[in-house]
Amino acid sequence: MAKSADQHDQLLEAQDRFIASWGQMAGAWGISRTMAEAHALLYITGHPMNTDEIMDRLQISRGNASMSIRALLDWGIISRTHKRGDRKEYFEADQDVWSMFRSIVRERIKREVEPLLATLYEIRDASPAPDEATGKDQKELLAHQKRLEEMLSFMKTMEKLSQRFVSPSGSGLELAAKLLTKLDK
Amino acid sequence: MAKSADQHDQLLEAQDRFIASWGQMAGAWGISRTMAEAHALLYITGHPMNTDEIMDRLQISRGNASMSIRALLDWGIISRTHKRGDRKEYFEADQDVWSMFRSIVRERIKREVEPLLATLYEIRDASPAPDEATGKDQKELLAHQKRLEEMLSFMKTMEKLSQRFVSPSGSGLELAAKLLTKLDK
DNA sequence: CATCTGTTTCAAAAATTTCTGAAAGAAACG
DNA sequence: CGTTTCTTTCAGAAATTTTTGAAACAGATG
Repeated sequence: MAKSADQHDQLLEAQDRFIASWGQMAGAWGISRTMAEAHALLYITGHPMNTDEIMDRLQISRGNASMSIRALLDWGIISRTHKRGDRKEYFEADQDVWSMFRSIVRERIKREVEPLLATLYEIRDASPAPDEATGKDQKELLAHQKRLEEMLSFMKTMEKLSQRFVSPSGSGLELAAKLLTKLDK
Repeated sequence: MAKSADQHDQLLEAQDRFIASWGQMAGAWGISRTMAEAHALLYITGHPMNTDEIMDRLQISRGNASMSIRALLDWGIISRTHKRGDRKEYFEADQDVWSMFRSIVRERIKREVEPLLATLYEIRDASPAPDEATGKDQKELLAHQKRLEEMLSFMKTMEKLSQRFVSPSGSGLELAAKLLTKLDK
């Protein structure tokens, strides 16, 4: 049985390493390290876990676990489950990496691109009109307007792109990605 | 002249608002607010500025300005210029939003995806071999391996995609994006 | 080479984010 | 209902990130 124990330890260690490196990516997604670690844990074990199990494995407080789980639910990358005869809530991660990625991008677009877009429209409308100025001033104002328009157009394109490819239904992105990388060879 | 002053104030205010909202996006790019603001300032004014001008306009310390500027240079989204007869260094932002975006994505792939990829390979190689186990254990280990492989394959695809589209030369992304959004209509 | 101008560095301070733990809240059970 | 089990909340603590400002550095200038 020694061999089997070794293997089990190896598995746990591999999981821990996965969790740690996933945690380091947290910054990249705009979430806290614990949130990323909780997600990594659920993803890599593949089993539904309850709050206590997550707390114990990640060595975090109940409050932190509760808030991290709730946030992951909000992001739509983990879901609730239940076990018969057990009143605890269990959580499991989306096992499809691409669908997970789509959820993350969708959420970030919603939280970051959309508000920025709204503000950019406001700023454009509040910017001085170039046709009421002359000479150098007018040139300056035109340039300002152009820069705003370019930024707006960029953000709109990004938003559209995401709606096209990152919608919950569409797995277009994965296919496109696979195709495109094959083209290179 | 009152009218002209009004316009100028309006312009400054529009710029400030742009800077502030850009600053809020800082988290999304994984940089500090000041860094984002300095970049926004250079982008929206369109003029090269020196450290003192940036300090004054953003109300930040010399040290902060120096470090933020250096970081933006490292990211490759602003560049140095000089003015004849002036020993100060001037900085200007890349005025092409798409090329700016490419720089950011390229840098983030380098900083985040590549190290993660390296770690994932290590973890895979250090994970227990399924063929040395039996029954339930084996099934578990196979599933673990599969999850790692899927994550690896996803990350590799992302890396390839970025190399294909986000290379300094290729403006493929912009064209593709424009085309794809048009298809929807 | 002494001085003046401009830039970088970095330890300490400030601001911000994240985490904890105890208390309150909900929901199922008997 | 009263009790038990599980979940959420949130004020304060801890950790982390960002900023400051003064000193060191670099390199022109006369």
